[in-house]
Amino acid sequence: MADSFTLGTVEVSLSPQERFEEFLQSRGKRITQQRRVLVEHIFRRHEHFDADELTDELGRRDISPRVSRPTVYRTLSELVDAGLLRKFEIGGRSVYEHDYGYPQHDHMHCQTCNKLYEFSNDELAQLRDRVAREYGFRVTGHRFIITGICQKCRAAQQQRRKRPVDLV
Amino acid sequence: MADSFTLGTVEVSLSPQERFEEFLQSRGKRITQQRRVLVEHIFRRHEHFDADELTDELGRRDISPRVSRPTVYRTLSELVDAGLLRKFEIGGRSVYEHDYGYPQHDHMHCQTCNKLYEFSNDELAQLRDRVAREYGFRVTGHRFIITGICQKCRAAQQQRRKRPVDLV
DNA sequence: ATTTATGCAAATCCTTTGCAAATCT
DNA sequence: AGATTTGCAAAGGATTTGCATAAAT
Repeated sequence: MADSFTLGTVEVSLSPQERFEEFLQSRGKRITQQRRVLVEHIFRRHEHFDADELTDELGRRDISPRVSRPTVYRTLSELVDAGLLRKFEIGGRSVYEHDYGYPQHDHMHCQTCNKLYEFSNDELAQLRDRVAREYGFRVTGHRFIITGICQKCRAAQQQRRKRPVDLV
Repeated sequence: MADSFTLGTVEVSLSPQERFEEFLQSRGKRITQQRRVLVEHIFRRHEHFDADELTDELGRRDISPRVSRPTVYRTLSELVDAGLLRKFEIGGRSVYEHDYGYPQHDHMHCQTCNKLYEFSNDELAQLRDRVAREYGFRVTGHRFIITGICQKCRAAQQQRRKRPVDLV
């Protein structure tokens, strides 16, 4: 995330793949087929996802290497450590999103369709730091999720309300 | 305690116990010994807790009635529905706190000692509503958790850093 | 040649559920 | 009496772990 704000450093020019390899080497860990495939797959598109989706997509396919569930979990955890992914819990399960090279943002969670929407607001971090300072708390991050019903679902509810009978 | 924030309504005069009984009756549910014990126990002190703690404290004691784990879970869920408790997930497990008659607030989570600290800030809700309006999102609530290291743990770290050798 | 990583199966942890017995109204 | 609740044991779902084999340095 912050790398896009620290222009001029080495990090900004590295792809997620390269950044992860750097991280692995710095820890004496190995660059394996499955770690490569996972990073490639995860950073192919910017979306929220969970361990189960990855296992479905990479765990039972013809192309090798296949990636097993334990490896998915182990690698996700490394990617979080490496600062490439951010993890958070929604409804008892872990959801991940890109962190590396992606600007700071927060979320709105629609309790009807279960979608996560992103937004960013500069004031929030300021407010956060102000509060923390007041308590002598050293901030490493925050999680702000607005829960409610998104525009789309609200519109759908309106529709339903207007009809005399629900035909479904 | 916090009842003083909704002056003038009927609710303010009801204790959590009474409020829960009202809720149960409105749904044709029964006022049982274990539900009574749970509410009494939970609202005895204002703290964060989880299902496991309750089971430990009420599940294996001499005083009857004892409360089983399933009943703890079932009742917690009713208390959330009744608006007496608020539930949220931290580190994969559900944590509960008083909601009824307690003023809106947010949290700081210390990743060292794992404690939750409360704070409240008026600007936050305003910021939230402003953002939501912008997206046509209907707000039902939010979750704001600042993560980091609390003053106490920071002090402890300082101590350790100063010593020539860690004797533990 | 070593050492780390993987995949399998099984274990864990938290939470939920089916069902007979106990408890409310 | 009649319906809801309870507790038990067992099931569930997500995540983690032990260990033998495979892969990377």
